[in-house]
Amino acid sequence: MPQVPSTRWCPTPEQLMILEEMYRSGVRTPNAAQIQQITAHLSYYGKIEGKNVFYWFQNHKARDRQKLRRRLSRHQQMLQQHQMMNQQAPQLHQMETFRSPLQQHQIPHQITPQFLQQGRWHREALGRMFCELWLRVDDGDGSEFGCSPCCRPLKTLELFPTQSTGLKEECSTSKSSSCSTSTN
Amino acid sequence: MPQVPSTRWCPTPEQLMILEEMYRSGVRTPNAAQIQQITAHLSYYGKIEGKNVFYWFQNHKARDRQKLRRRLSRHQQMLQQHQMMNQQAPQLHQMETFRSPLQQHQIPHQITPQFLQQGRWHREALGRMFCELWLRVDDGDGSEFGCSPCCRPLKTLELFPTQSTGLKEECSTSKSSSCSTSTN
DNA sequence: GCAAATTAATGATTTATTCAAG
DNA sequence: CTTGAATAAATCATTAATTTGC
Repeated sequence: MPQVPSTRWCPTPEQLMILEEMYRSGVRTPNAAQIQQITAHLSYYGKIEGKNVFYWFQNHKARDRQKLRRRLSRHQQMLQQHQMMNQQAPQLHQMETFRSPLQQHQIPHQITPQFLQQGRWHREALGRMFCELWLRVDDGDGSEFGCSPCCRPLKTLELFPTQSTGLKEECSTSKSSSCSTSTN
Repeated sequence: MPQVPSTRWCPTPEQLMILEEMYRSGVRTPNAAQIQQITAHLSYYGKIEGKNVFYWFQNHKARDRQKLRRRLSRHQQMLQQHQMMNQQAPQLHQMETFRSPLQQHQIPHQITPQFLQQGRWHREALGRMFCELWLRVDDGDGSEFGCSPCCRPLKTLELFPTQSTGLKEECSTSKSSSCSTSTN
């Protein structure tokens, strides 16, 4: 067989263009019926089947995110560097010599930004650790009643006037806590 | 105005990650002392004050609930859609004689490769059109809707009862498709 | 110019994670 | 707590671009 019939789908320019336009129009994860529609229409331009469309959107979306993440992390690194230069006061963070029953795996004596980027296990272990070390979650320090009045912005706070601009963000449109990546 | 000193807190990636881990570890409404602790530790990574932490947990908790609610309702919608979908038989290529309110400009009854090569306007209009005509995208937030498991070439996966007129080896695991010729 | 060699893109698979239902 | 469905992440594998030496 001299004809090695190309083991994988190769989109024609028209198919590609249409797929990209659909993507740019917001299509991300078409469902079964939608994939069938797309496939049917695109088959006018060349051989294609549903799984190709499915994979195409999967891959395109993933690689889009990937690109975005890379761009973001570069940006954040830059910010970080900038920030480290401006402030060098590692006073707090006496994680240094801490030992706890949690320490089944290596826990860094100093939590560096790099460390935080590592694996999921690290993150989760750290999450629990933060709670235990910083908050002493299980043994209360006596002053806990589930409320934290003294950390609210003290200035304009009355008991009920409610919604001093800052509190209103509950259901509004602003994305307060996100200057960085969204956690999927 | 070169220096708008950013009137509101912008969490660094590390701060965000730690907060999220604490949240995932169960912290929801830290009390005053706990907020102080968190704030002190997080200040290593950048400017932050107690109220930021307070607000962050407030907002995060609220938005979490919100997200969950939305997902639930979406899921219910999906179930309905799913049922409806099993009743319709997909019609292939009804673009030929299609008429829609979109047809304000000349839209070819058959989309030829030549047409796709035209201008940017055409392409973008077509992108939107593809979505509306082919998929009936109502697209609220541009995020994903639905799912498309049956287009995956999964091993034992069977299509659900749609006896689709146009697709034959749709879900087979066959290696497929040679590159069909395109008009280059 | 032209292929062999190398690299970048991208289609296709596999593995992990998430989330809600039972 | 377990499990099924969906999907995201990671990876494999092949094709296209491109570089390179002649």
